[in-house]
Amino acid sequence: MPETLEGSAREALRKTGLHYTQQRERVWDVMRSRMTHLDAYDVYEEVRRNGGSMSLSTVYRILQVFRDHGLISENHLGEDHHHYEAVLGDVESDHHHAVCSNCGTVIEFTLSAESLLESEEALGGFVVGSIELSVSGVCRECNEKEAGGAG
Amino acid sequence: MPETLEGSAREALRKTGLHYTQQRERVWDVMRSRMTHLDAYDVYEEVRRNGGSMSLSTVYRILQVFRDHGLISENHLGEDHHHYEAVLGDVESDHHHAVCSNCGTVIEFTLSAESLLESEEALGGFVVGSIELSVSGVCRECNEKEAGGAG
DNA sequence: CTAGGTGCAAAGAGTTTGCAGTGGC
DNA sequence: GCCACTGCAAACTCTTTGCACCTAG
Repeated sequence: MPETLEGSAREALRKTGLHYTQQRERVWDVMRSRMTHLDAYDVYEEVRRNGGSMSLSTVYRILQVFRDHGLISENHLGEDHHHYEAVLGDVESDHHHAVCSNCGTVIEFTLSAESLLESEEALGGFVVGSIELSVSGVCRECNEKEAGGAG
Repeated sequence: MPETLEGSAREALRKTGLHYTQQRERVWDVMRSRMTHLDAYDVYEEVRRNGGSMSLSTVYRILQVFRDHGLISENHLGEDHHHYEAVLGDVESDHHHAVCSNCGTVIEFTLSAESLLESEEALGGFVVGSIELSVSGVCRECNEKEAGGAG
């Protein structure tokens, strides 16, 4: 089991060799409590909402550091800016996203890496590090609305 | 067969209801002749290299219009800015990318949508429009360099 | 005490927009 | 002739950076 999850921000930061600071703990807490895709500004607002004060540039710096140390992952869910989410363990490659082109909802789903890795043959010697399968389409709710109130 | 490909820019634009202009033809030609991921600036440079004069903002506008009309597709290959590529037909969902985290090379590969579409079960009613499988890792050349000249 | 971390504001990259002139249809 | 399109430059958004001060270890 990933004890990183059980430990506090202090421990997680220690393991990465980073200093523990209030700001980093706050960002850590937000990422871990929300467990969804957040952009830098989301984190910034949430931290301040929780009573912490902190500059946006610090959020960016912390997000970068966390990403570089594998504490969070960065993705570009069809948006023009970066999104981040907490990394749970090493199950990353099984975790993908489907974005509804109508309402923007992001659905997370898992798909065994095995079926995806068949593709390695086609990649001609490419050593796969991580895989992200991005699906866009229309979510069930939007489909039902369309079907019901056509117009 | 997709006659769109055989037809000139004039025809393609006509079909979309857009005016035919020299600038649009030039962008169209660049996208069709390069057939790779280009960002707005790449297109801008290429158009000018070909003797055409054209402003960057026009490139952006044309790229948007083309995308909205399905003539090109937009993707975010791990970069911070947009990339575009010509859309050939409706085989889009079989076309994916692997980006080398070392040298940045983008390898294109095809993978039957069928194996990917197994995931639909996991998506709970989500109707899949398009799929993009983004793989990051290390390409063969970089691997060979690593193996050969270790250091 | 030392080195890393933070805040502020300005810079930077990529992209969009307002307005007046041009040109396709 | 009308309206879409274009060019230019300024505006905008997201992100990074320089510098002085603060703080964890």
